[in-house]
Amino acid sequence: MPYWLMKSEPDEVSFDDVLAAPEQTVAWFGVRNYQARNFMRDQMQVGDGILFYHSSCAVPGVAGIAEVASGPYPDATQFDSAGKYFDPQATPAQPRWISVDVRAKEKGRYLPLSDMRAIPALEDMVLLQKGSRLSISPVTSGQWNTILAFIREQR
DNA sequence: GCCAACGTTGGC
DNA sequence: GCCAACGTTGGC
Repeated sequence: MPYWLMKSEPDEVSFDDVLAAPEQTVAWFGVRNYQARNFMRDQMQVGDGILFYHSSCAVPGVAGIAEVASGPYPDATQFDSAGKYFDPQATPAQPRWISVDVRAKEKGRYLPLSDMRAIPALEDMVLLQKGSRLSISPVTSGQWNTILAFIREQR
């Protein structure tokens, strides 16, 4: 499954933040859902494509293209007792949550969620299903190619 | 801020 | 193992 959509709240980590980071790479921290964690742990491969999605903001949508830049490793925030992602049941010997590194690749035209809903080729996207809240979801190659074409469209 | 939908927890 | 209650997500 080589393509993924990953949600980030831009107030926390925006696509521009990733572009501005060293090596245009950040750790994807804070996933606290087992299904999303399992995608990172069991299925992601270095080099997989990522649609970097902005959620919980004025205009949610795909903000850019990124790629998986590392294998899975323990999410450091689960051990930080002062942080909001602290998990008292996680220990370094038995971590519960994991991160992968994500590298920004390409920023094109912003593709709002409302536009995505109007594109027939995207109607089966996990993101667009009623009640879907998964922060990491698989994307088919057809969906990926459709979205890439929109992102690269000239205004 | 509202609220629908979903995931998790915990009593039984 | 069931399921009600609660907490969270996330668009609007």
